[in-house]
Amino acid sequence: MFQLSVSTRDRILDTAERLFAEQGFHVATLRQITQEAAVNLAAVNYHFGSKQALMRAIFKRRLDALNTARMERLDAALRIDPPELEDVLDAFVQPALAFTRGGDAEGQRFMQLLLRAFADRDTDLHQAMRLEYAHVMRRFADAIGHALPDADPERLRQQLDFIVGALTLTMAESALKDTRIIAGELVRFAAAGLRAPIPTDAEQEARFSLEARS
Amino acid sequence: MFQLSVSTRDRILDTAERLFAEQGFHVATLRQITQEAAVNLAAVNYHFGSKQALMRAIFKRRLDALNTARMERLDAALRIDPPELEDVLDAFVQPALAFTRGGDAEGQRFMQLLLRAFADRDTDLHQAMRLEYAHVMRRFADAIGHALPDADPERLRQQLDFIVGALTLTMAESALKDTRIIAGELVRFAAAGLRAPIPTDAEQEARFSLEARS
DNA sequence: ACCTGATTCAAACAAGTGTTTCAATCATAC
DNA sequence: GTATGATTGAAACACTTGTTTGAATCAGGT
Repeated sequence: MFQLSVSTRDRILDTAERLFAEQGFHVATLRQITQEAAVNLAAVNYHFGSKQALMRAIFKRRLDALNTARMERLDAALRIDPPELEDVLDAFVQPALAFTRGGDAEGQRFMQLLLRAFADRDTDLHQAMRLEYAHVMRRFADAIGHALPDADPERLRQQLDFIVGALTLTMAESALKDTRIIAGELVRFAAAGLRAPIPTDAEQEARFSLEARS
Repeated sequence: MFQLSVSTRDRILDTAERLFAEQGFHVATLRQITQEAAVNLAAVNYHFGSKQALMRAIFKRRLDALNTARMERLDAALRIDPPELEDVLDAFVQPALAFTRGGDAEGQRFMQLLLRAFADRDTDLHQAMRLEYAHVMRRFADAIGHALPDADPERLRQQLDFIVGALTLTMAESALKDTRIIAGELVRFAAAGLRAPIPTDAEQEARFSLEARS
Protein backbone atom coordinates (compact mmCIF):
# COMPACT_ATOMS: atom_id res chain seq x y z
CA MET A 1 0.00 0.00 0.00
CA PHE A 2 2.48 2.60 1.18
CA GLN A 3 5.62 2.18 -0.82
CA LEU A 4 8.70 3.74 0.69
CA SER A 5 10.60 4.37 -2.51
CA VAL A 6 9.19 6.74 -5.11
CA SER A 7 7.68 5.08 -8.14
CA THR A 8 9.52 4.94 -11.45
CA ARG A 9 6.92 7.24 -12.97
CA ASP A 10 7.42 9.94 -10.33
CA ARG A 11 11.20 9.71 -10.43
CA ILE A 12 11.06 10.34 -14.17
CA LEU A 13 8.70 13.28 -13.72
CA ASP A 14 10.86 14.96 -11.08
CA THR A 15 14.16 14.45 -12.84
CA ALA A 16 12.83 15.44 -16.25
CA GLU A 17 11.22 18.58 -14.87
CA ARG A 18 14.52 19.65 -13.38
CA LEU A 19 16.54 18.92 -16.51
CA PHE A 20 14.00 20.44 -18.89
CA ALA A 21 14.00 23.61 -16.79
CA GLU A 22 17.79 23.76 -16.56
CA GLN A 23 18.66 22.87 -20.13
CA GLY A 24 15.53 23.02 -22.26
CA PHE A 25 13.40 20.35 -23.87
CA HIS A 26 15.67 19.54 -26.80
CA VAL A 27 18.96 19.68 -24.95
CA ALA A 28 18.00 17.37 -22.12
CA THR A 29 18.13 13.85 -23.56
CA LEU A 30 16.18 10.79 -22.49
CA ARG A 31 19.45 9.03 -21.76
CA GLN A 32 20.47 11.78 -19.36
CA ILE A 33 17.06 11.88 -17.71
CA THR A 34 16.75 8.13 -17.24
CA GLN A 35 20.32 7.84 -16.01
CA GLU A 36 19.92 10.55 -13.36
CA ALA A 37 16.55 9.13 -12.37
CA ALA A 38 18.16 5.65 -12.16
CA VAL A 39 15.59 4.01 -14.39
CA ASN A 40 15.83 2.19 -17.67
CA LEU A 41 15.91 4.17 -20.93
CA ALA A 42 12.75 2.49 -22.22
CA ALA A 43 10.80 3.44 -19.10
CA VAL A 44 9.91 6.88 -20.47
CA ASN A 45 8.26 5.48 -23.57
CA TYR A 46 6.61 2.75 -21.54
CA HIS A 47 5.07 5.07 -18.93
CA PHE A 48 4.40 8.18 -21.00
CA GLY A 49 4.48 7.12 -24.65
CA SER A 50 6.98 9.68 -25.90
CA LYS A 51 9.28 12.49 -24.84
CA GLN A 52 6.64 15.05 -25.85
CA ALA A 53 3.99 13.30 -23.76
CA LEU A 54 6.36 13.33 -20.80
CA MET A 55 6.66 17.09 -21.12
CA ARG A 56 2.89 17.44 -21.26
CA ALA A 57 2.53 15.35 -18.10
CA ILE A 58 5.07 17.52 -16.28
CA PHE A 59 3.20 20.65 -17.27
CA LYS A 60 -0.20 19.33 -16.36
CA ARG A 61 0.93 18.37 -12.87
CA ARG A 62 2.30 21.80 -12.00
CA LEU A 63 -0.13 23.97 -13.87
CA ASP A 64 -3.10 22.31 -12.21
CA ALA A 65 -1.54 22.91 -8.80
CA LEU A 66 -0.73 26.53 -9.64
CA ASN A 67 -4.20 27.22 -10.98
CA THR A 68 -5.88 25.64 -7.96
CA ALA A 69 -3.77 27.62 -5.51
CA ARG A 70 -4.49 30.85 -7.39
CA MET A 71 -8.22 30.16 -7.50
CA GLU A 72 -8.38 29.45 -3.78
CA ARG A 73 -6.65 32.69 -2.90
CA LEU A 74 -8.78 34.57 -5.38
CA ASP A 75 -11.95 33.20 -3.78
CA ALA A 76 -10.66 34.39 -0.42
CA ALA A 77 -10.00 37.86 -1.83
CA LEU A 78 -13.49 37.98 -3.36
CA ARG A 79 -15.17 37.51 0.00
CA ILE A 80 -14.91 41.29 0.28
CA ASP A 81 -17.10 43.13 -2.25
CA PRO A 82 -15.70 45.01 -4.02
CA PRO A 83 -12.39 43.17 -3.54
CA GLU A 84 -9.19 44.99 -2.65
CA LEU A 85 -7.00 45.25 -5.77
CA GLU A 86 -3.87 44.28 -3.86
CA ASP A 87 -5.55 41.13 -2.57
CA VAL A 88 -6.47 40.04 -6.08
CA LEU A 89 -2.93 40.64 -7.32
CA ASP A 90 -1.53 38.77 -4.33
CA ALA A 91 -3.73 35.82 -5.24
CA PHE A 92 -2.17 35.85 -8.68
CA VAL A 93 1.46 36.46 -7.76
CA GLN A 94 2.10 34.71 -4.45
CA PRO A 95 1.15 31.13 -5.46
CA ALA A 96 3.62 31.34 -8.32
CA LEU A 97 6.54 31.15 -5.96
CA ALA A 98 5.36 28.79 -3.27
CA PHE A 99 2.71 26.52 -4.71
CA THR A 100 4.68 23.31 -4.35
CA ARG A 101 5.17 21.38 -1.16
CA GLY A 102 8.92 21.27 -1.72
CA GLY A 103 9.56 24.97 -1.20
CA ASP A 104 10.85 27.70 -3.48
CA ALA A 105 13.31 25.72 -5.59
CA GLU A 106 10.61 23.71 -7.33
CA GLY A 107 8.44 26.73 -7.85
CA GLN A 108 11.25 28.66 -9.51
CA ARG A 109 12.09 25.68 -11.69
CA PHE A 110 8.57 25.64 -12.96
CA MET A 111 8.71 29.36 -13.70
CA GLN A 112 11.75 28.69 -15.85
CA LEU A 113 9.81 25.96 -17.61
CA LEU A 114 6.89 28.32 -18.09
CA LEU A 115 9.19 30.90 -19.60
CA ARG A 116 10.45 28.34 -22.09
CA ALA A 117 6.88 27.49 -22.99
CA PHE A 118 6.15 31.16 -23.61
CA ALA A 119 9.17 31.37 -25.88
CA ASP A 120 8.07 28.34 -27.90
CA ARG A 121 5.25 30.21 -29.56
CA ASP A 122 3.94 27.66 -32.02
CA THR A 123 4.33 24.36 -30.26
CA ASP A 124 1.62 22.13 -28.86
CA LEU A 125 2.86 22.95 -25.40
CA HIS A 126 2.41 26.67 -25.87
CA GLN A 127 -1.13 26.18 -27.10
CA ALA A 128 -1.95 23.78 -24.26
CA MET A 129 -0.55 26.18 -21.69
CA ARG A 130 -2.52 29.15 -22.94
CA LEU A 131 -5.63 26.99 -23.06
CA GLU A 132 -5.29 25.90 -19.45
CA TYR A 133 -4.34 29.44 -18.48
CA ALA A 134 -7.16 31.13 -20.32
CA HIS A 135 -10.04 30.64 -17.90
CA VAL A 136 -7.87 31.51 -14.91
CA MET A 137 -6.79 34.70 -16.61
CA ARG A 138 -10.37 35.56 -17.40
CA ARG A 139 -11.40 35.13 -13.77
CA PHE A 140 -8.56 37.35 -12.61
CA ALA A 141 -9.35 39.96 -15.23
CA ASP A 142 -12.95 39.96 -14.00
CA ALA A 143 -11.86 40.24 -10.37
CA ILE A 144 -9.63 43.19 -11.18
CA GLY A 145 -12.56 44.68 -13.04
CA HIS A 146 -14.63 44.48 -9.87
CA ALA A 147 -11.85 46.10 -7.87
CA LEU A 148 -11.60 48.88 -10.48
CA PRO A 149 -15.15 49.34 -11.81
CA ASP A 150 -14.27 52.38 -13.90
CA ALA A 151 -11.59 50.63 -15.98
CA ASP A 152 -12.04 49.28 -19.50
CA PRO A 153 -12.18 45.43 -19.34
CA GLU A 154 -10.29 45.02 -22.62
CA ARG A 155 -7.50 47.21 -21.34
CA LEU A 156 -7.35 45.24 -18.10
CA ARG A 157 -6.79 41.98 -19.94
CA GLN A 158 -3.92 43.56 -21.83
CA GLN A 159 -2.35 44.89 -18.66
CA LEU A 160 -2.67 41.49 -17.04
CA ASP A 161 -0.31 40.30 -19.75
CA PHE A 162 2.21 42.90 -18.58
CA ILE A 163 1.99 41.41 -15.10
CA VAL A 164 2.40 37.87 -16.40
CA GLY A 165 5.50 38.92 -18.31
CA ALA A 166 7.04 40.76 -15.39
CA LEU A 167 6.24 37.91 -13.00
CA THR A 168 7.43 35.06 -15.20
CA LEU A 169 10.69 36.62 -16.32
CA THR A 170 11.58 38.03 -12.92
CA MET A 171 10.78 34.86 -11.00
CA ALA A 172 12.70 32.72 -13.45
CA GLU A 173 15.74 34.98 -13.16
CA SER A 174 15.99 36.19 -9.62
CA ALA A 175 17.89 34.67 -6.74
CA LEU A 176 15.84 32.29 -4.64
CA LYS A 177 15.84 34.15 -1.36
CA ASP A 178 14.55 37.36 -2.89
CA THR A 179 11.42 35.99 -4.52
CA ARG A 180 9.11 36.81 -1.63
CA ILE A 181 10.21 40.44 -1.47
CA ILE A 182 10.10 40.80 -5.24
CA ALA A 183 6.59 39.40 -5.37
CA GLY A 184 5.47 42.09 -2.93
CA GLU A 185 7.15 44.76 -5.01
CA LEU A 186 5.48 43.49 -8.14
CA VAL A 187 2.05 43.66 -6.53
CA ARG A 188 2.63 47.26 -5.53
CA PHE A 189 4.03 48.14 -8.96
CA ALA A 190 1.18 46.46 -10.83
CA ALA A 191 -1.53 47.93 -8.60
CA ALA A 192 -0.28 51.43 -9.34
CA GLY A 193 -0.09 50.69 -13.06
CA LEU A 194 -3.63 49.39 -13.13
CA ARG A 195 -4.96 52.33 -11.15
CA ALA A 196 -3.25 54.93 -13.34
CA PRO A 197 -5.72 57.06 -15.29
CA ILE A 198 -5.63 56.79 -19.07
CA PRO A 199 -4.40 59.95 -20.73
CA THR A 200 -6.86 62.05 -22.74
CA ASP A 201 -6.51 62.17 -26.51
CA ALA A 202 -5.23 65.72 -26.22
CA GLU A 203 -2.39 64.65 -23.93
CA GLN A 204 -1.54 61.76 -26.26
CA GLU A 205 -1.35 64.14 -29.18
CA ALA A 206 0.96 66.46 -27.27
CA ARG A 207 3.36 63.60 -26.60
CA PHE A 208 3.45 62.39 -30.18
CA SER A 209 4.25 65.83 -31.55
CA LEU A 210 6.98 66.11 -28.92
CA GLU A 211 8.57 62.90 -30.20
CA ALA A 212 8.40 64.03 -33.79
CA ARG A 213 10.52 67.05 -32.89
CA SER A 214 13.45 65.01 -31.57
CA MET B 1 31.10 47.87 -55.35
CA PHE B 2 27.33 47.80 -55.04
CA GLN B 3 26.23 44.22 -55.43
CA LEU B 4 22.61 43.77 -56.36
CA SER B 5 22.10 40.34 -54.79
CA VAL B 6 22.56 39.93 -51.06
CA SER B 7 25.77 38.21 -50.02
CA THR B 8 25.78 34.60 -48.88
CA ARG B 9 26.69 35.73 -45.39
CA ASP B 10 23.71 38.06 -45.10
CA ARG B 11 21.26 35.57 -46.57
CA ILE B 12 22.34 33.08 -43.93
CA LEU B 13 21.96 35.68 -41.16
CA ASP B 14 18.46 36.70 -42.23
CA THR B 15 17.14 33.20 -42.78
CA ALA B 16 18.68 31.80 -39.63
CA GLU B 17 17.32 34.66 -37.55
CA ARG B 18 13.84 33.96 -38.80
CA LEU B 19 14.04 30.20 -38.26
CA PHE B 20 15.70 30.47 -34.86
CA ALA B 21 12.95 32.84 -33.75
CA GLU B 22 10.17 30.68 -35.14
CA GLN B 23 11.42 27.28 -34.04
CA GLY B 24 14.24 27.71 -31.58
CA PHE B 25 17.98 27.18 -31.84
CA HIS B 26 18.00 23.40 -31.56
CA VAL B 27 14.96 22.71 -33.72
CA ALA B 28 16.05 24.77 -36.70
CA THR B 29 18.68 22.70 -38.50
CA LEU B 30 21.55 23.88 -40.65
CA ARG B 31 20.13 21.91 -43.55
CA GLN B 32 16.83 23.76 -43.29
CA ILE B 33 18.54 27.14 -42.92
CA THR B 34 20.92 26.68 -45.83
CA GLN B 35 18.19 25.26 -48.05
CA GLU B 36 15.79 28.17 -47.43
CA ALA B 37 18.67 30.64 -47.84
CA ALA B 38 19.65 28.85 -51.08
CA VAL B 39 23.26 28.41 -50.04
CA ASN B 40 25.44 25.38 -49.57
CA LEU B 41 25.33 23.46 -46.30
CA ALA B 42 29.01 24.05 -45.63
CA ALA B 43 28.63 27.83 -46.02
CA VAL B 44 27.60 28.28 -42.39
CA ASN B 45 30.74 26.66 -41.06
CA TYR B 46 32.83 28.49 -43.62
CA HIS B 47 31.49 31.97 -42.86
CA PHE B 48 30.77 31.69 -39.15
CA GLY B 49 32.70 28.68 -37.86
CA SER B 50 29.83 26.89 -36.18
CA LYS B 51 26.10 26.96 -35.56
CA GLN B 52 26.68 28.56 -32.14
CA ALA B 53 28.85 31.28 -33.67
CA LEU B 54 26.12 31.97 -36.22
CA MET B 55 23.68 32.55 -33.37
CA ARG B 56 26.11 34.92 -31.68
CA ALA B 57 26.51 36.89 -34.91
CA ILE B 58 22.74 37.21 -35.27
CA PHE B 59 22.43 38.50 -31.73
CA LYS B 60 25.26 40.96 -32.01
CA ARG B 61 23.85 42.55 -35.14
CA ARG B 62 20.42 43.24 -33.64
CA LEU B 63 21.42 43.98 -30.08
CA ASP B 64 23.91 46.62 -31.20
CA ALA B 65 21.23 48.28 -33.31
CA LEU B 66 18.70 48.13 -30.47
CA ASN B 67 21.13 49.54 -27.94
CA THR B 68 22.19 52.36 -30.24
CA ALA B 69 18.61 53.35 -30.99
CA ARG B 70 17.76 53.32 -27.29
CA MET B 71 20.77 55.41 -26.38
CA GLU B 72 19.99 58.02 -28.99
CA ARG B 73 16.44 58.45 -27.80
CA LEU B 74 17.62 58.49 -24.21
CA ASP B 75 20.06 61.29 -24.98
CA ALA B 76 17.21 63.25 -26.54
CA ALA B 77 15.08 62.73 -23.44
CA LEU B 78 17.95 63.86 -21.19
CA ARG B 79 18.17 67.25 -22.89
CA ILE B 80 15.51 68.29 -20.39
CA ASP B 81 16.76 68.34 -16.80
CA PRO B 82 15.25 66.66 -14.91
CA PRO B 83 13.97 64.44 -17.72
CA GLU B 84 10.31 63.54 -18.09
CA LEU B 85 9.76 59.95 -16.86
CA GLU B 86 7.54 59.10 -19.81
CA ASP B 87 10.23 60.26 -22.24
CA VAL B 88 12.82 57.99 -20.64
CA LEU B 89 10.47 55.02 -20.78
CA ASP B 90 9.61 55.82 -24.38
CA ALA B 91 13.30 55.73 -25.19
CA PHE B 92 13.46 52.26 -23.74
CA VAL B 93 10.26 50.80 -25.15
CA GLN B 94 9.72 52.34 -28.58
CA PRO B 95 13.00 51.25 -30.25
CA ALA B 96 12.20 47.67 -29.32
CA LEU B 97 9.47 47.46 -31.93
CA ALA B 98 10.81 49.58 -34.74
CA PHE B 99 14.59 49.56 -34.62
CA THR B 100 15.10 47.74 -37.88
CA ARG B 101 14.79 49.26 -41.29
CA GLY B 102 12.52 46.44 -42.42
CA GLY B 103 9.55 47.38 -40.25
CA ASP B 104 7.79 45.65 -37.40
CA ALA B 105 8.10 42.03 -38.50
CA GLU B 106 11.85 41.92 -37.98
CA GLY B 107 11.61 43.72 -34.69
CA GLN B 108 9.08 41.28 -33.35
CA ARG B 109 11.15 38.35 -34.53
CA PHE B 110 14.07 39.60 -32.56
CA MET B 111 11.89 40.00 -29.46
CA GLN B 112 10.99 36.33 -29.80
CA LEU B 113 14.66 35.52 -30.08
CA LEU B 114 15.37 37.64 -27.02
CA LEU B 115 12.70 35.80 -25.08
CA ARG B 116 14.34 32.49 -25.95
CA ALA B 117 17.67 33.84 -24.77
CA PHE B 118 16.08 34.85 -21.46
CA ALA B 119 14.68 31.35 -21.09
CA ASP B 120 18.09 29.76 -21.72
CA ARG B 121 19.45 30.82 -18.38
CA ASP B 122 22.84 29.19 -18.32
CA THR B 123 24.01 29.33 -21.90
CA ASP B 124 26.79 31.46 -23.34
CA LEU B 125 24.17 33.42 -25.21
CA HIS B 126 22.30 34.37 -22.07
CA GLN B 127 25.48 35.58 -20.43
CA ALA B 128 26.54 37.51 -23.52
CA MET B 129 23.14 39.14 -23.77
CA ARG B 130 23.06 40.28 -20.17
CA LEU B 131 26.60 41.58 -20.55
CA GLU B 132 25.76 43.70 -23.57
CA TYR B 133 22.52 44.76 -21.91
CA ALA B 134 24.07 45.65 -18.59
CA HIS B 135 25.47 49.11 -19.32
CA VAL B 136 22.35 50.16 -21.20
CA MET B 137 20.21 49.08 -18.29
CA ARG B 138 22.39 51.01 -15.89
CA ARG B 139 22.07 54.18 -17.95
CA PHE B 140 18.31 53.85 -18.05
CA ALA B 141 18.14 53.14 -14.33
CA ASP B 142 20.17 56.31 -13.75
CA ALA B 143 17.94 58.33 -16.05
CA ILE B 144 14.83 57.13 -14.24
CA GLY B 145 16.57 58.04 -11.02
CA HIS B 146 16.96 61.59 -12.27
CA ALA B 147 13.32 61.73 -13.25
CA LEU B 148 12.33 60.41 -9.82
CA PRO B 149 14.94 61.83 -7.43
CA ASP B 150 13.17 60.56 -4.30
CA ALA B 151 13.20 56.89 -5.34
CA ASP B 152 15.64 54.25 -4.12
CA PRO B 153 18.10 53.42 -6.94
CA GLU B 154 18.26 49.75 -6.02
CA ARG B 155 14.50 49.48 -6.18
CA LEU B 156 14.46 51.22 -9.55
CA ARG B 157 16.81 48.66 -11.03
CA GLN B 158 14.54 45.89 -9.84
CA GLN B 159 11.46 47.55 -11.28
CA LEU B 160 13.24 48.02 -14.58
CA ASP B 161 13.35 44.22 -14.72
CA PHE B 162 9.58 44.19 -14.43
CA ILE B 163 9.40 46.45 -17.46
CA VAL B 164 11.83 44.30 -19.42
CA GLY B 165 9.72 41.23 -18.67
CA ALA B 166 6.45 42.89 -19.59
CA LEU B 167 7.95 44.36 -22.76
CA THR B 168 9.71 41.24 -23.98
CA LEU B 169 6.90 38.79 -23.39
CA THR B 170 4.17 41.09 -24.66
CA MET B 171 6.03 42.13 -27.79
CA ALA B 172 6.94 38.55 -28.61
CA GLU B 173 3.31 37.45 -28.24
CA SER B 174 1.11 40.21 -29.51
CA ALA B 175 -0.27 40.70 -33.00
CA LEU B 176 1.89 42.86 -35.21
CA LYS B 177 -0.45 45.76 -35.79
CA ASP B 178 -1.03 46.32 -32.08
CA THR B 179 2.56 46.73 -30.99
CA ARG B 180 2.60 50.52 -31.25
CA ILE B 181 -0.53 50.92 -29.11
CA ILE B 182 0.67 48.34 -26.62
CA ALA B 183 4.02 50.08 -26.28
CA GLY B 184 2.21 53.29 -25.34
CA GLU B 185 0.11 51.43 -22.80
CA LEU B 186 3.19 49.87 -21.29
CA VAL B 187 4.87 53.25 -20.86
CA ARG B 188 1.81 54.60 -19.03
CA PHE B 189 1.53 51.43 -16.91
CA ALA B 190 5.22 51.43 -15.99
CA ALA B 191 5.36 55.15 -15.24
CA ALA B 192 2.55 54.77 -12.73
CA GLY B 193 4.21 51.74 -11.15
CA LEU B 194 7.50 53.59 -10.79
CA ARG B 195 5.83 56.66 -9.31
CA ALA B 196 3.80 54.69 -6.77
CA PRO B 197 4.85 55.44 -3.19
CA ILE B 198 6.35 52.54 -1.24
CA PRO B 199 4.10 51.40 1.58
CA THR B 200 5.16 52.08 5.15
CA ASP B 201 6.27 49.17 7.35
CA ALA B 202 3.04 49.49 9.31
CA GLU B 203 0.94 49.05 6.16
CA GLN B 204 3.06 46.07 5.10
CA GLU B 205 2.51 44.45 8.48
CA ALA B 206 -1.23 44.97 8.22
CA ARG B 207 -1.30 43.18 4.86
CA PHE B 208 0.74 40.21 6.03
CA SER B 209 -1.45 39.60 9.05
CA LEU B 210 -4.46 39.83 6.76
CA GLU B 211 -3.06 37.08 4.59
CA ALA B 212 -2.29 34.87 7.54
CA ARG B 213 -5.95 34.94 8.51
CA SER B 214 -7.14 33.49 5.20
C1' DA C 1 2.52 -23.94 -7.26
C1' DC C 2 0.99 -21.75 -11.41
C1' DC C 3 -0.78 -18.50 -14.40
C1' DT C 4 -1.28 -13.63 -16.03
C1' DG C 5 -0.47 -9.11 -16.82
C1' DA C 6 2.54 -5.32 -15.62
C1' DT C 7 7.12 -3.71 -15.47
C1' DT C 8 12.16 -3.69 -16.31
C1' DC C 9 16.19 -4.58 -19.01
C1' DA C 10 19.90 -4.69 -22.69
C1' DA C 11 20.31 -4.28 -27.32
C1' DA C 12 19.36 -2.78 -31.67
C1' DC C 13 17.20 0.42 -35.11
C1' DA C 14 16.43 4.08 -38.35
C1' DA C 15 16.94 8.70 -38.92
C1' DG C 16 18.96 13.00 -38.39
C1' DT C 17 22.62 16.05 -36.50
C1' DG C 18 26.81 19.44 -36.94
C1' DT C 19 31.08 19.25 -38.96
C1' DT C 20 34.95 18.08 -42.17
C1' DT C 21 37.01 17.13 -46.51
C1' DC C 22 38.71 18.08 -50.85
C1' DA C 23 37.86 19.05 -55.52
C1' DA C 24 35.57 22.61 -58.50
C1' DT C 25 34.67 27.30 -59.37
C1' DC C 26 35.00 32.14 -59.01
C1' DA C 27 37.08 36.79 -58.70
C1' DT C 28 41.15 39.52 -58.89
C1' DA C 29 45.83 41.16 -59.51
C1' DC C 30 49.91 40.67 -62.09
C1' DG D 1 46.56 34.21 -69.80
C1' DT D 2 47.95 32.63 -65.49
C1' DA D 3 48.73 32.32 -60.76
C1' DT D 4 46.49 33.09 -56.19
C1' DG D 5 43.40 33.24 -52.67
C1' DA D 6 38.48 33.27 -51.47
C1' DT D 7 34.25 30.94 -52.02
C1' DT D 8 31.11 27.15 -53.32
C1' DG D 9 29.78 22.34 -54.05
C1' DA D 10 28.70 17.26 -53.20
C1' DA D 11 29.80 13.74 -50.37
C1' DA D 12 31.21 11.52 -46.45
C1' DC D 13 32.12 11.30 -41.41
C1' DA D 14 31.42 10.38 -36.67
C1' DC D 15 28.04 10.63 -33.44
C1' DT D 16 23.65 11.21 -30.99
C1' DT D 17 18.86 11.13 -30.95
C1' DG D 18 13.99 9.07 -29.74
C1' DT D 19 11.88 4.85 -30.32
C1' DT D 20 11.10 -0.20 -30.72
C1' DT D 21 11.86 -4.99 -29.75
C1' DG D 22 11.62 -9.24 -27.29
C1' DA D 23 13.25 -11.65 -23.56
C1' DA D 24 13.66 -11.52 -18.37
C1' DT D 25 11.74 -10.39 -14.01
C1' DC D 26 8.30 -9.13 -10.82
C1' DA D 27 3.74 -8.90 -8.32
C1' DG D 28 -0.90 -10.61 -7.21
C1' DG D 29 -4.75 -13.68 -7.61
C1' DT D 30 -6.61 -18.33 -7.73
